[in-house]
Amino acid sequence: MPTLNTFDKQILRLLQRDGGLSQSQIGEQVNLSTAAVNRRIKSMQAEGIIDGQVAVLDPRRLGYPLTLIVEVRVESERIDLLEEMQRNFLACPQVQQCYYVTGECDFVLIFLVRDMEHYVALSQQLFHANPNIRGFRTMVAMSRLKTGMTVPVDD
Amino acid sequence: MPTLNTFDKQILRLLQRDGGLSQSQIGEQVNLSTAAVNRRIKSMQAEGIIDGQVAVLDPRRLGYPLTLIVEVRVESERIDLLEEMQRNFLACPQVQQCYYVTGECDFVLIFLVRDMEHYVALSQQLFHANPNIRGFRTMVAMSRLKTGMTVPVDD
DNA sequence: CGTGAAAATGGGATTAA
DNA sequence: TTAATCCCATTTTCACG
Repeated sequence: MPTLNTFDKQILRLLQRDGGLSQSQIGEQVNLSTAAVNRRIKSMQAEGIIDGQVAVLDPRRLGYPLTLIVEVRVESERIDLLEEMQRNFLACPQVQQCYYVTGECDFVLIFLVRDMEHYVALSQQLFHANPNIRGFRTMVAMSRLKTGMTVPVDD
Repeated sequence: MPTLNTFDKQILRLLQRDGGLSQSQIGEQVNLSTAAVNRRIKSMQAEGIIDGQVAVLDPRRLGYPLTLIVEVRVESERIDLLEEMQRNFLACPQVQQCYYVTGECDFVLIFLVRDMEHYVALSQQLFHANPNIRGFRTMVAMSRLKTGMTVPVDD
């Protein structure tokens, strides 16, 4: 596993802010030829350090103005029951994020929904319909102060 | 505000999965000429429906294997105190996401950290050092089952 | 790592439907 | 008005020094 040098880190920081930058633009900003930038990017992609590239959409413009954070507590931790639950969560497009956690609850989900009615319907289907779910607690996001999947890139 | 047709929605779904697709590849998949794809993408960018494009990095490969979800309860909701708090949260690169919420707590933060020691240090600085923070509750993510900022695109 | 040439892609204009 | 074809500018990629 190749250790990242200063150039690589600079490139990662730029790409994480704007994945649409051309390799020549990156080259200018970090003082490298486009060929060198190309090589480094390709190598980091092959290494799995760069996992991909995605378009960022505005949820409000697509009719999903509401963000909800939901904590789910389960009844039994039986592996087959947990896996079935996970499958249900992951299959739901409105479940934007899903974490399996330690602590006072078992899952934390982040929902993107059209309105509260929409969420009520989803929670019926995902939570109330599942006898292995002991309970859930919903928090409504008044503002999304920071979103994105940005990873710190240290010097 | 232009209503999205079936082509636009198909394009959005593709780009959200892989922002690196060429316009001709998209054209093939949705049965459209590259020029048509180009115009639609540009229009959606201008509209703000497409907000940008970012590289997705693997946090583990960058030395950030731990994801934590933290609920913060504040003492006073005084606007100036809240804003100062927000500034501190947002300025911290290890705070990947930050939501201001209703419900049993006031903020939900998602951290990316190197290890627990790292988190302890950050929590000292962000939470214990702030007298307006009544308390916080930390959950450790055992698995990140679904991440990303994907927005549902309905038919 | 940089240079330069070749290949691929992006983006505009024109034409056809 | 909308999409397809063609064409040129830009970008990416590769071989070599």
